[in-house]
Amino acid sequence: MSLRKQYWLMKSEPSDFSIDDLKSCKSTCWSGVRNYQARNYMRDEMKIGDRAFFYQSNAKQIGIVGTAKVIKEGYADYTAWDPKDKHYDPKSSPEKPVWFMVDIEIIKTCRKIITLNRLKSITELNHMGVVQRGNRLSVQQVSPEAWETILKLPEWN
DNA sequence: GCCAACGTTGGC
DNA sequence: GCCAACGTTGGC
Repeated sequence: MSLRKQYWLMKSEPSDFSIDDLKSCKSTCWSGVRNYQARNYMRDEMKIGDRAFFYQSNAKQIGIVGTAKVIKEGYADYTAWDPKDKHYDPKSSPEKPVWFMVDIEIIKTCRKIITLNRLKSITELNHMGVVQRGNRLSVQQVSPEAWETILKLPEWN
C-alpha cells in the first residue's frame, strides 16, 4: 500500500455532468463508469486525499476545467442494478457487484479551460494518456510531474 | 455528424 | 484462445 498521494484524470461529458454541476453539489459519486481498467483504478487504487483533474470530453471546448479530491474510496456502483438507469448492467448485483465508484469533492475550477491542444503543446506532458491518440480510458493515472506542470499553468489564476 | 480507434462479445 | 463483428468513445 502506498501512502503517497496519487493523481488522476477523470473524464466527463458536460452534457452529462459538468464542472459547474460539481461546483454546485460540491461532491458526488463518480457513477456510470463501465470500463474494467477504469473500474480497477477506482476499486483498488484511488485513495482518500488523491487528487484528480476534471476533464471535459465531447464538448465544444475540450480539456481540463478543474481539480477534485477523492473523499470516499471504491464501493459498489449501485446505478448498475437499476434497470431504469442509463448505465444498468444485469451482470452486476448487490451480492456480486461488478462496477465500482469513488466519491470526489471539488477543489477548484480553472479560470480558463486548459484545452487538449494546450496540453499537447507542452513537451513534458507528451507521456500523458489523455494526449495520446485514440485514448478512451475515462479514469487515467497522472504522474506527479505532469500534475505539477499543469498546476503551474496560468489558466488557474 | 463523421469516423478512427478502441473494448467487448460470442461463434468457432 | 482466436478473431471478426459490433457498439462506444470522443476528437474533429
